[in-house]
Amino acid sequence: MADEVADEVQPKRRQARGERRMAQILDASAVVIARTGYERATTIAIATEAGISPGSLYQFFRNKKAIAEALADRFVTELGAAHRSAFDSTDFAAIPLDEVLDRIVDPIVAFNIANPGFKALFARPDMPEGLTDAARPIQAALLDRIEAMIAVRAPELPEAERHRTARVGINLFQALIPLVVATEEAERPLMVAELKKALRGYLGPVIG
Amino acid sequence: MADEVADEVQPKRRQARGERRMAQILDASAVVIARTGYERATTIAIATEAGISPGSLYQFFRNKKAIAEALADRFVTELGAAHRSAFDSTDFAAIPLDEVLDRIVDPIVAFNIANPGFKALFARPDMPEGLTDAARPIQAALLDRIEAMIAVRAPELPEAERHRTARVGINLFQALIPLVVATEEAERPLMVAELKKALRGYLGPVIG
DNA sequence: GAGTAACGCGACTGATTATTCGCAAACGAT
DNA sequence: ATCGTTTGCGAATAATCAGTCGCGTTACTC
Repeated sequence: MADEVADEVQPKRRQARGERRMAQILDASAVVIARTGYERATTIAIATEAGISPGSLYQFFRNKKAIAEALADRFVTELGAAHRSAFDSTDFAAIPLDEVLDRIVDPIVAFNIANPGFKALFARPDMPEGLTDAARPIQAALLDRIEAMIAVRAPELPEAERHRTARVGINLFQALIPLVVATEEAERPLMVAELKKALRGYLGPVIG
Repeated sequence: MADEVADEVQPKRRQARGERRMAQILDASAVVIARTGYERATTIAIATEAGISPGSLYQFFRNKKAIAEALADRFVTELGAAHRSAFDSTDFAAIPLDEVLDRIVDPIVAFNIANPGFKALFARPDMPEGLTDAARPIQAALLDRIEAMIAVRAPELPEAERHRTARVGINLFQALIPLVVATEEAERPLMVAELKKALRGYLGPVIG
């Protein structure tokens, strides 16, 4: 149970081939982790999926946890971009609620559909200590953005209530995402519509 | 990956002492699984928590998976009771929506608070094949009950839409449950209120 | 084109953990 | 009290899997 401290550092010189291998390994681990979860994702399965030998994994990553962390970093970066595209350069005071929801929901739904490994990595509890931490900053940032959006549209709402509303709203959103992703493509727009209905129903009385 | 078929049967004669031990073991496994998840719940940890030796576990359960299955059965039984107490002997056509929500939400929330191991067992992906299956019948039953409730209050709603509304409503509920459970006791009523707000917001336009 | 470092392999090692085994103690019926 | 069964133990066993090692290959650098 005793966890090591100070694991980072040591950039190490790489060839272009190596960079490609690392990306390949991350792709493979996303697939395997999405399929089985972290605990059951064996290093051999990841290596096989990547088409390399198990020993080669350790040429690029210190251990299994480091692979998951690198994958998490990659997701966090991409999700951050999705968030920015959802929130930046939008004046949330000036548009109707339905459009607010469209602007926020659509890009994040798109991200989740495009990255099925994402949920597996962050939403599942069978991971090494500190891996969920990687997602914390971006979750916090999302919470801040939602709170700011609420504050703009309902300035008189007490802070505690605003905070709680944002938290519940995010949870609600995250809860329905799996349902949307699991729905076959043809039905998906209907599910997205339901998701927005749920958000509108909850947020409408406050920031409608 | 090859799974055994036909595992059940073989009731075996037991002393009263043995029955008590089995209950003890299930209690212990609920605690350990709630704490660590199924994969990380070692048989030694379960035995220690139960105050017995690892060998003794196998006097009562064929293997680790059988323990989880027995625990799942127990939860399913208790949850079924919670559902019945929520749905039976209530005329959903005759009462306002807020009361409908109270009647349904409160007992299920209470069950989840009283059984922290429940979520760990069913919501986590690190479980033996077929364990999630144990929960399927009861989920299906819940879906039916919710659909019936909606049908009573909104008879003109097309079936497909009724079905989708029920599914989304259940997901929404299940999503916010962890938030309620994780909230410290003093704040909990506020979170339950938020949960009901979310449900009212989503269901209100349909069955309000 | 020689030297050096990165890359690649797959068998091996060490630790962990589910399960078994042999034996002893406690029960329950007669 | 006595016999057969259930219960109880904890050391031994066997499987799995993360991570290592030694050695060969490939790619840059000069």
